[in-house]
Amino acid sequence: MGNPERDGAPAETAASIHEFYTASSWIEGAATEQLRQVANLPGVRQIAAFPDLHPGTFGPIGCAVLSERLYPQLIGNDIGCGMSLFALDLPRSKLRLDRAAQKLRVLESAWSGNAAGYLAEAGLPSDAFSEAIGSIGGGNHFCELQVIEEITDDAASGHDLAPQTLLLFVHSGSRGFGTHVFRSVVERFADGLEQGSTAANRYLDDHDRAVAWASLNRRIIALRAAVALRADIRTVVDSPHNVVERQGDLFLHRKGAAVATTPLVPLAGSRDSLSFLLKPTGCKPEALASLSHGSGRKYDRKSMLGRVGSTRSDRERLLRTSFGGRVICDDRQLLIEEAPDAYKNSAHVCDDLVSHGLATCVASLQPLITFKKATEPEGTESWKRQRKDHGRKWR
DNA sequence: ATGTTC
Repeated sequence: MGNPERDGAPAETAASIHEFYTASSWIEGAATEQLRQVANLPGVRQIAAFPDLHPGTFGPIGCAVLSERLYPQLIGNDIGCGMSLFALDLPRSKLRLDRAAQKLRVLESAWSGNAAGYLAEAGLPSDAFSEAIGSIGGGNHFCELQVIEEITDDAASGHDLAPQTLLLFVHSGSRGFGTHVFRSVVERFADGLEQGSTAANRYLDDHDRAVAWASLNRRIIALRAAVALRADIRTVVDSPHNVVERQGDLFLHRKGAAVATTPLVPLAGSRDSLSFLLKPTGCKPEALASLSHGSGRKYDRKSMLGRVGSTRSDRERLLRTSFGGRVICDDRQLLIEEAPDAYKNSAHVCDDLVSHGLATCVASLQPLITFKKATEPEGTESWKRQRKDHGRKWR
Protein backbone atom coordinates (compact mmCIF):
# COMPACT_ATOMS: atom_id res chain seq x y z
CA MET A 1 0.00 0.00 0.00
CA GLY A 2 2.72 2.49 -0.95
CA ASN A 3 5.23 4.18 1.28
CA PRO A 4 4.92 5.24 4.90
CA GLU A 5 4.12 8.82 5.85
CA ARG A 6 6.98 11.13 5.22
CA ASP A 7 7.87 14.76 5.69
CA GLY A 8 10.19 16.60 3.35
CA ALA A 9 11.26 13.36 1.69
CA PRO A 10 13.43 13.59 -1.44
CA ALA A 11 11.61 14.04 -4.72
CA GLU A 12 12.67 10.61 -6.02
CA THR A 13 10.55 8.91 -3.34
CA ALA A 14 7.10 8.14 -4.73
CA ALA A 15 4.00 9.29 -2.88
CA SER A 16 1.89 6.80 -0.92
CA ILE A 17 -1.07 5.35 -2.83
CA HIS A 18 -4.14 4.19 -0.90
CA GLU A 19 -6.36 1.93 -2.98
CA PHE A 20 -10.01 1.62 -1.97
CA TYR A 21 -10.89 -1.41 -4.04
CA THR A 22 -10.46 -5.18 -3.78
CA ALA A 23 -8.96 -8.00 -5.84
CA SER A 24 -12.35 -8.64 -7.46
CA SER A 25 -12.69 -5.03 -8.68
CA TRP A 26 -12.15 -4.31 -12.39
CA ILE A 27 -9.00 -2.18 -12.42
CA GLU A 28 -6.98 -1.90 -15.64
CA GLY A 29 -3.22 -2.25 -15.49
CA ALA A 30 -2.91 0.92 -17.55
CA ALA A 31 -4.75 2.80 -14.79
CA THR A 32 -2.51 1.58 -11.97
CA GLU A 33 0.51 2.39 -14.15
CA GLN A 34 -0.82 5.93 -14.52
CA LEU A 35 -1.24 6.06 -10.73
CA ARG A 36 2.44 5.20 -10.32
CA GLN A 37 3.40 7.92 -12.78
CA VAL A 38 1.37 10.51 -10.88
CA ALA A 39 2.91 9.29 -7.60
CA ASN A 40 6.33 10.10 -9.07
CA LEU A 41 5.49 13.67 -10.14
CA PRO A 42 7.50 16.28 -8.23
CA GLY A 43 5.76 17.34 -5.03
CA VAL A 44 3.04 14.67 -5.00
CA ARG A 45 2.56 13.51 -1.39
CA GLN A 46 -0.43 11.22 -1.26
CA ILE A 47 -2.96 9.56 -3.58
CA ALA A 48 -6.36 7.99 -2.95
CA ALA A 49 -7.57 5.64 -5.69
CA PHE A 50 -11.21 4.57 -5.89
CA PRO A 51 -12.92 1.53 -7.47
CA ASP A 52 -14.11 3.49 -10.52
CA LEU A 53 -10.45 4.04 -11.46
CA HIS A 54 -9.74 3.85 -15.21
CA PRO A 55 -7.13 5.28 -17.61
CA GLY A 56 -7.46 8.89 -18.75
CA THR A 57 -5.66 11.23 -21.15
CA PHE A 58 -3.52 13.07 -18.61
CA GLY A 59 -3.70 10.63 -15.73
CA PRO A 60 -6.07 8.14 -14.11
CA ILE A 61 -9.72 9.00 -13.58
CA GLY A 62 -11.15 8.08 -10.17
CA CYS A 63 -8.49 9.43 -7.81
CA ALA A 64 -7.56 12.27 -5.47
CA VAL A 65 -4.00 13.64 -5.43
CA LEU A 66 -2.48 15.74 -2.67
CA SER A 67 0.54 17.68 -3.91
CA GLU A 68 2.91 20.53 -3.12
CA ARG A 69 2.61 21.67 -6.73
CA LEU A 70 -0.52 22.46 -8.72
CA TYR A 71 -1.10 20.22 -11.74
CA PRO A 72 -3.88 21.54 -14.04
CA GLN A 73 -3.52 18.46 -16.25
CA LEU A 74 -4.69 16.27 -13.36
CA ILE A 75 -8.01 18.11 -13.53
CA GLY A 76 -8.16 18.16 -17.33
CA ASN A 77 -10.19 20.36 -19.65
CA ASP A 78 -13.59 19.81 -18.10
CA ILE A 79 -12.92 21.84 -14.97
CA GLY A 80 -15.87 21.69 -12.58
CA CYS A 81 -17.50 18.71 -14.24
CA GLY A 82 -19.79 16.94 -11.82
CA MET A 83 -23.15 15.42 -10.99
CA SER A 84 -26.13 17.30 -9.59
CA LEU A 85 -29.23 15.65 -8.23
CA PHE A 86 -32.63 17.35 -8.01
CA ALA A 87 -35.95 16.13 -6.62
CA LEU A 88 -39.00 16.69 -8.85
CA ASP A 89 -42.37 17.50 -7.32
CA LEU A 90 -44.05 15.34 -9.96
CA PRO A 91 -45.78 12.18 -8.68
CA ARG A 92 -44.66 9.07 -10.49
CA SER A 93 -48.26 8.14 -11.26
CA LYS A 94 -48.50 11.27 -13.46
CA LEU A 95 -45.45 10.36 -15.50
CA ARG A 96 -46.00 9.16 -19.07
CA LEU A 97 -42.63 7.78 -20.11
CA ASP A 98 -42.74 8.19 -23.90
CA ARG A 99 -44.43 11.57 -23.70
CA ALA A 100 -41.83 12.75 -21.17
CA ALA A 101 -38.99 11.40 -23.33
CA GLN A 102 -40.31 13.36 -26.27
CA LYS A 103 -40.55 16.54 -24.18
CA LEU A 104 -36.96 16.21 -22.98
CA ARG A 105 -35.73 16.53 -26.57
CA VAL A 106 -36.02 20.29 -26.07
CA LEU A 107 -32.71 20.04 -24.16
CA GLU A 108 -30.87 19.76 -27.48
CA SER A 109 -31.83 23.24 -28.64
CA ALA A 110 -30.05 26.37 -27.45
CA TRP A 111 -31.50 27.71 -24.22
CA SER A 112 -33.58 30.83 -24.75
CA GLY A 113 -33.51 31.90 -21.10
CA ASN A 114 -31.71 34.76 -19.40
CA ALA A 115 -28.17 33.35 -19.45
CA ALA A 116 -26.58 36.73 -18.76
CA GLY A 117 -28.73 37.22 -15.68
CA TYR A 118 -27.95 33.80 -14.23
CA LEU A 119 -24.23 34.22 -14.98
CA ALA A 120 -24.13 37.59 -13.24
CA GLU A 121 -26.01 36.14 -10.26
CA ALA A 122 -23.35 33.42 -10.04
CA GLY A 123 -20.63 36.09 -9.96
CA LEU A 124 -19.51 35.32 -13.52
CA PRO A 125 -19.05 37.64 -16.51
CA SER A 126 -22.44 37.83 -18.19
CA ASP A 127 -20.92 36.98 -21.59
CA ALA A 128 -18.82 34.01 -20.40
CA PHE A 129 -19.68 31.28 -22.91
CA SER A 130 -23.28 32.30 -22.33
CA GLU A 131 -24.41 30.58 -25.56
CA ALA A 132 -23.50 27.21 -24.07
CA ILE A 133 -25.24 27.64 -20.71
CA GLY A 134 -27.91 24.97 -20.35
CA SER A 135 -26.26 22.55 -22.81
CA ILE A 136 -25.30 19.03 -21.81
CA GLY A 137 -22.35 18.44 -24.16
CA GLY A 138 -21.06 15.09 -25.34
CA GLY A 139 -19.13 12.07 -24.14
CA ASN A 140 -20.41 10.69 -20.86
CA HIS A 141 -22.62 13.68 -20.09
CA PHE A 142 -26.37 13.23 -19.71
CA CYS A 143 -29.58 14.38 -18.08
CA GLU A 144 -31.45 11.46 -16.56
CA LEU A 145 -34.90 11.11 -15.06
CA GLN A 146 -34.70 8.63 -12.20
CA VAL A 147 -36.95 7.17 -9.54
CA ILE A 148 -35.85 6.19 -6.03
CA GLU A 149 -36.03 2.40 -5.96
CA GLU A 150 -35.11 1.79 -2.33
CA ILE A 151 -34.14 3.75 0.77
CA THR A 152 -31.41 2.05 2.80
CA ASP A 153 -30.49 4.66 5.41
CA ASP A 154 -32.46 6.99 7.68
CA ALA A 155 -30.47 9.96 6.35
CA ALA A 156 -32.82 9.98 3.34
CA SER A 157 -35.80 11.23 5.32
CA GLY A 158 -33.85 14.31 6.42
CA HIS A 159 -33.57 15.19 2.74
CA ASP A 160 -37.25 14.46 2.11
CA LEU A 161 -36.42 11.49 -0.08
CA ALA A 162 -38.66 8.42 -0.22
CA PRO A 163 -39.25 5.45 -2.52
CA GLN A 164 -40.93 6.48 -5.80
CA THR A 165 -39.63 10.07 -5.58
CA LEU A 166 -38.74 11.26 -9.08
CA LEU A 167 -35.31 12.81 -9.55
CA LEU A 168 -33.33 14.63 -12.22
CA PHE A 169 -29.70 13.58 -12.35
CA VAL A 170 -27.43 15.83 -14.42
CA HIS A 171 -23.84 15.01 -15.39
CA SER A 172 -22.23 17.91 -17.20
CA GLY A 173 -19.38 20.36 -16.94
CA SER A 174 -17.96 23.70 -17.99
CA ARG A 175 -18.12 23.09 -21.79
CA GLY A 176 -15.94 25.58 -23.68
CA PHE A 177 -15.18 27.61 -20.56
CA GLY A 178 -13.06 24.94 -18.86
CA THR A 179 -11.38 24.01 -22.15
CA HIS A 180 -10.40 27.64 -22.63
CA VAL A 181 -8.93 27.87 -19.13
CA PHE A 182 -7.09 24.58 -19.53
CA ARG A 183 -5.57 25.45 -22.91
CA SER A 184 -4.29 28.75 -21.60
CA VAL A 185 -2.13 27.01 -19.02
CA VAL A 186 -1.35 23.39 -19.80
CA GLU A 187 1.19 23.59 -22.64
CA ARG A 188 3.34 26.04 -20.74
CA PHE A 189 3.37 24.27 -17.38
CA ALA A 190 3.86 20.54 -17.84
CA ASP A 191 5.79 20.34 -14.57
CA GLY A 192 3.01 21.90 -12.58
CA LEU A 193 2.66 25.32 -10.99
CA GLU A 194 4.44 26.46 -7.88
CA GLN A 195 2.32 27.28 -4.85
CA GLY A 196 1.94 31.05 -4.52
CA SER A 197 3.09 31.77 -8.09
CA THR A 198 1.20 34.20 -10.30
CA ALA A 199 0.42 31.38 -12.73
CA ALA A 200 -0.99 29.18 -9.95
CA ASN A 201 -3.13 31.95 -8.54
CA ARG A 202 -4.41 32.93 -11.97
CA TYR A 203 -5.29 29.32 -12.75
CA LEU A 204 -7.08 28.92 -9.41
CA ASP A 205 -9.18 32.04 -10.04
CA ASP A 206 -10.11 30.83 -13.54
CA HIS A 207 -10.70 27.32 -12.18
CA ASP A 208 -13.12 28.60 -9.54
CA ARG A 209 -15.06 30.46 -12.21
CA ALA A 210 -15.23 27.31 -14.36
CA VAL A 211 -16.49 25.35 -11.33
CA ALA A 212 -19.22 27.95 -10.75
CA TRP A 213 -20.08 27.93 -14.48
CA ALA A 214 -20.39 24.13 -14.51
CA SER A 215 -22.57 24.11 -11.41
CA LEU A 216 -24.86 26.76 -12.92
CA ASN A 217 -24.95 24.78 -16.17
CA ARG A 218 -26.23 21.67 -14.37
CA ARG A 219 -28.88 23.72 -12.58
CA ILE A 220 -30.08 25.32 -15.83
CA ILE A 221 -30.21 21.92 -17.56
CA ALA A 222 -32.36 20.59 -14.71
CA LEU A 223 -34.58 23.70 -14.81
CA ARG A 224 -35.10 23.23 -18.54
CA ALA A 225 -35.99 19.56 -18.03
CA ALA A 226 -38.36 20.45 -15.18
CA VAL A 227 -40.11 23.10 -17.30
CA ALA A 228 -40.49 20.54 -20.10
CA LEU A 229 -42.05 18.08 -17.63
CA ARG A 230 -44.15 20.86 -16.04
CA ALA A 231 -42.73 20.29 -12.57
CA ASP A 232 -40.71 22.14 -9.96
CA ILE A 233 -37.34 21.00 -8.64
CA ARG A 234 -35.25 21.36 -5.53
CA THR A 235 -31.54 20.64 -5.30
CA VAL A 236 -30.59 17.51 -3.35
CA VAL A 237 -26.84 17.75 -3.95
CA ASP A 238 -24.36 19.43 -6.29
CA SER A 239 -21.29 17.22 -6.53
CA PRO A 240 -18.28 18.29 -8.63
CA HIS A 241 -15.60 15.70 -9.39
CA ASN A 242 -12.99 17.49 -11.55
CA VAL A 243 -11.69 20.12 -9.14
CA VAL A 244 -8.63 21.27 -7.20
CA GLU A 245 -8.66 23.04 -3.85
CA ARG A 246 -6.06 24.55 -1.55
CA GLN A 247 -5.35 22.58 1.60
CA GLY A 248 -2.97 24.72 3.61
CA ASP A 249 0.20 24.88 1.51
CA LEU A 250 -0.88 21.86 -0.53
CA PHE A 251 -3.25 21.26 -3.43
CA LEU A 252 -5.91 18.58 -3.33
CA HIS A 253 -6.75 17.50 -6.89
CA ARG A 254 -9.81 15.40 -7.62
CA LYS A 255 -10.13 13.75 -11.04
CA GLY A 256 -13.31 11.72 -11.38
CA ALA A 257 -13.49 11.73 -7.60
CA ALA A 258 -16.44 13.38 -5.84
CA VAL A 259 -15.98 15.93 -3.08
CA ALA A 260 -17.06 13.96 0.02
CA THR A 261 -17.63 16.88 2.39
CA THR A 262 -21.27 17.27 1.32
CA PRO A 263 -23.93 15.40 3.38
CA LEU A 264 -24.77 13.22 0.36
CA VAL A 265 -22.76 12.15 -2.69
CA PRO A 266 -24.29 10.67 -5.86
CA LEU A 267 -22.59 7.73 -7.54
CA ALA A 268 -23.64 7.35 -11.17
CA GLY A 269 -24.35 3.93 -12.62
CA SER A 270 -24.78 3.50 -16.35
CA ARG A 271 -28.04 4.25 -18.16
CA ASP A 272 -29.01 0.62 -17.60
CA SER A 273 -27.89 0.17 -14.00
CA LEU A 274 -28.69 1.68 -10.64
CA SER A 275 -27.10 4.89 -9.40
CA PHE A 276 -26.62 5.29 -5.66
CA LEU A 277 -26.84 8.07 -3.14
CA LEU A 278 -24.06 7.78 -0.57
CA LYS A 279 -23.50 9.32 2.84
CA PRO A 280 -19.76 9.86 3.37
CA THR A 281 -18.43 8.70 6.74
CA GLY A 282 -15.45 11.05 6.60
CA CYS A 283 -13.53 8.82 9.01
CA LYS A 284 -10.64 7.81 6.73
CA PRO A 285 -8.15 10.69 6.22
CA GLU A 286 -6.29 8.65 3.61
CA ALA A 287 -9.39 8.87 1.37
CA LEU A 288 -8.59 12.62 1.03
CA ALA A 289 -12.23 13.66 1.62
CA SER A 290 -13.23 12.04 -1.67
CA LEU A 291 -15.40 9.25 -3.07
CA SER A 292 -16.04 7.52 -6.38
CA HIS A 293 -18.06 9.64 -8.80
CA GLY A 294 -19.56 6.75 -10.72
CA SER A 295 -19.08 3.18 -11.82
CA GLY A 296 -16.13 4.08 -14.06
CA ARG A 297 -15.36 2.96 -17.58
CA LYS A 298 -14.57 -0.69 -18.17
CA TYR A 299 -13.90 -0.45 -21.92
CA ASP A 300 -12.65 2.57 -23.84
CA ARG A 301 -14.83 4.25 -26.43
CA LYS A 302 -13.00 2.89 -29.46
CA SER A 303 -13.20 -0.74 -28.36
CA MET A 304 -16.93 -0.36 -27.70
CA LEU A 305 -17.52 0.15 -31.44
CA GLY A 306 -16.52 -3.47 -32.00
CA ARG A 307 -18.48 -4.84 -29.05
CA VAL A 308 -22.08 -3.70 -29.48
CA GLY A 309 -24.44 -1.96 -31.87
CA SER A 310 -23.20 -3.51 -35.12
CA THR A 311 -26.73 -4.34 -36.26
CA ARG A 312 -29.79 -2.16 -36.45
CA SER A 313 -31.66 -4.41 -34.02
CA ASP A 314 -28.83 -4.20 -31.51
CA ARG A 315 -28.85 -0.40 -31.73
CA GLU A 316 -32.61 -0.43 -31.19
CA ARG A 317 -32.00 -2.60 -28.13
CA LEU A 318 -29.65 0.10 -26.79
CA LEU A 319 -32.48 2.64 -26.85
CA ARG A 320 -34.41 0.66 -24.21
CA THR A 321 -33.21 -0.47 -20.80
CA SER A 322 -33.83 -3.59 -18.76
CA PHE A 323 -35.79 -1.35 -16.35
CA GLY A 324 -38.23 -0.49 -19.13
CA GLY A 325 -36.53 2.88 -19.48
CA ARG A 326 -35.87 5.04 -22.54
CA VAL A 327 -32.60 6.34 -23.97
CA ILE A 328 -32.61 9.45 -26.15
CA CYS A 329 -29.48 9.28 -28.27
CA ASP A 330 -29.87 9.92 -32.00
CA ASP A 331 -26.08 9.83 -32.47
CA ARG A 332 -25.20 6.26 -33.41
CA GLN A 333 -21.55 6.40 -32.38
CA LEU A 334 -22.33 8.01 -29.02
CA LEU A 335 -25.05 5.42 -28.40
CA ILE A 336 -22.45 2.65 -28.78
CA GLU A 337 -19.56 4.35 -26.99
CA GLU A 338 -21.72 4.99 -23.94
CA ALA A 339 -23.50 1.64 -23.92
CA PRO A 340 -24.08 0.19 -20.44
CA ASP A 341 -21.56 -2.56 -21.27
CA ALA A 342 -18.83 0.11 -21.35
CA TYR A 343 -19.15 0.59 -17.59
CA LYS A 344 -18.22 -1.32 -14.47
CA ASN A 345 -20.83 -2.70 -12.11
CA SER A 346 -22.06 0.27 -10.06
CA ALA A 347 -23.24 -1.95 -7.18
CA HIS A 348 -19.77 -3.45 -6.90
CA VAL A 349 -18.19 0.02 -6.83
CA CYS A 350 -20.66 1.03 -4.13
CA ASP A 351 -19.88 -2.15 -2.13
CA ASP A 352 -16.13 -1.44 -2.30
CA LEU A 353 -16.64 2.04 -0.83
CA VAL A 354 -18.96 0.75 1.90
CA SER A 355 -16.68 -2.16 2.83
CA HIS A 356 -13.72 0.22 3.11
CA GLY A 357 -15.74 2.30 5.57
CA LEU A 358 -15.87 5.39 3.33
CA ALA A 359 -19.64 5.66 2.99
CA THR A 360 -23.03 4.17 3.72
CA CYS A 361 -25.57 3.68 0.96
CA VAL A 362 -28.66 5.88 1.45
CA ALA A 363 -30.71 5.13 -1.65
CA SER A 364 -30.69 3.27 -4.95
CA LEU A 365 -31.85 5.21 -8.01
CA GLN A 366 -33.36 3.61 -11.09
CA PRO A 367 -32.97 5.20 -14.53
CA LEU A 368 -36.21 5.99 -16.39
CA ILE A 369 -35.19 8.31 -19.24
CA THR A 370 -31.59 9.09 -20.18
CA PHE A 371 -31.19 12.09 -22.46
CA LYS A 372 -27.89 12.11 -24.36
CA LYS A 373 -28.32 13.73 -27.77
CA ALA A 374 -31.14 14.53 -30.13
CA THR A 375 -30.71 15.16 -33.83
CA GLU A 376 -34.33 14.38 -34.62
CA PRO A 377 -36.57 17.34 -33.78
CA GLU A 378 -39.12 17.23 -31.03
CA GLY A 379 -41.96 17.53 -33.49
CA THR A 380 -42.01 21.13 -34.69
CA GLU A 381 -40.23 22.65 -37.66
CA SER A 382 -39.31 25.71 -35.60
CA TRP A 383 -36.81 23.56 -33.72
CA LYS A 384 -34.87 22.96 -36.95
CA ARG A 385 -34.81 26.67 -37.76
CA GLN A 386 -33.58 27.51 -34.29
CA ARG A 387 -30.65 25.12 -34.69
CA LYS A 388 -29.78 26.56 -38.07
CA ASP A 389 -29.79 30.12 -36.74
CA HIS A 390 -27.68 29.12 -33.78
CA GLY A 391 -25.09 27.54 -36.06
CA ARG A 392 -24.90 30.65 -38.24
CA LYS A 393 -23.53 32.69 -35.37
CA TRP A 394 -20.23 30.86 -35.69
CA ARG A 395 -19.73 31.37 -39.41
C1' DA B 1 -13.90 16.34 -22.54
C1' DT B 2 -14.20 20.45 -26.67
C1' DG B 3 -17.94 26.64 -30.24
C1' DT B 4 -15.24 18.84 -31.89
C1' DT B 5 -15.11 18.51 -38.13
C1' DC B 6 -16.36 26.97 -38.53
